[in-house]
Amino acid sequence: MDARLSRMLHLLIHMGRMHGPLTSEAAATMLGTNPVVVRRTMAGLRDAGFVRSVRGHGGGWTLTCALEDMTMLDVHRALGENGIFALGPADPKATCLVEQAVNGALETALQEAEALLLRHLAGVSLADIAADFDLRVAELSPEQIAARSHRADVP
Amino acid sequence: MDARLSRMLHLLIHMGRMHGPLTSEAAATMLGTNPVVVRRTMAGLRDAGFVRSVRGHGGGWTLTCALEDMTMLDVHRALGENGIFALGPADPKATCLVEQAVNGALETALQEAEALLLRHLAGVSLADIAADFDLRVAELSPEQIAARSHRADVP
DNA sequence: GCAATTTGCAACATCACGTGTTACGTGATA
DNA sequence: TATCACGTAACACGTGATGTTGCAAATTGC
Repeated sequence: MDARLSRMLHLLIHMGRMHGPLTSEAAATMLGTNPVVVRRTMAGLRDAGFVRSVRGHGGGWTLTCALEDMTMLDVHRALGENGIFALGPADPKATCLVEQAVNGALETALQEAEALLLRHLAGVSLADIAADFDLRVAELSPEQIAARSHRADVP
Repeated sequence: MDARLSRMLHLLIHMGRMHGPLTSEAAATMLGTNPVVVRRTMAGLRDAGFVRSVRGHGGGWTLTCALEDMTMLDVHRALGENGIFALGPADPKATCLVEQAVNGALETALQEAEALLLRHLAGVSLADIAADFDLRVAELSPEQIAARSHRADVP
């Protein structure tokens, strides 16, 4: 299961709430993964212009635009043309007419679902998700806040 | 890429046009795969009651219902509870509230798309696909028919 | 009864892909 | 100059679909 979109969303929203650059090391700790994986995945976002990377002392990753100006679709696209489905035709170039008919039916269904998904992703900005985060924080009871205060893996 | 749904649809429609049982060997030749793979995949359809298997001389696989009475969704379900997406949350049980918000946004989008896809699959019977196959045959020119007549991989 | 055919199934190999890890190079700062 | 931090290549690992071999069990034809 490809978790890159999920991870990058997670990271970008944290970055939107931070001051100063975030190192790959710190990001990897947040995500429970490896700095190299962070760099590898963030590379797409950098090439797409959503983040900037600075090397050397005091370097790291910084957002180059506001969370309002980034949609889930933007992030998905920046990660490369990855297939969305775990499902697909056995042979997209089939010569058997039965198989062609099957491919047609399957591809129609998948394209319809993909279009809906992408449309949905385009309608949700990272600021929307951040706002949902704020809601979740506001709903915490004082006990829950106290229980979280001594832990490093939560903001 | 999971091609099981595609393959089984292909096979079932061929079976709907045949008389007598189809051996795993012949099916594997049609699909360009292995008899064991055919048995493995058909097992789900057998357990779901859509096909029957008979061992020994003259045995093989037979449909137990008409193509009209089988939808793409039926076949998908019979193949087991396979995930549809290549995408997903990094940690469905996240404790980080940011990640929870991300998971919420992502899962909403995926569930919506999945629901649409399943609804679509439920609306297409194998007979519908077979009818599309008939259309494709009708559209063949005499030259194309002649070119196909000496090949084994097409009906 | 015996041989041939065909499914059932276990066990293992292979392939693709996301992920984890190590190593080394390059640029920036103190 | 030493240290920090990204960039990238190279390789290992885990997982899931697929490919392959081998053998048991059931059924048919002789």
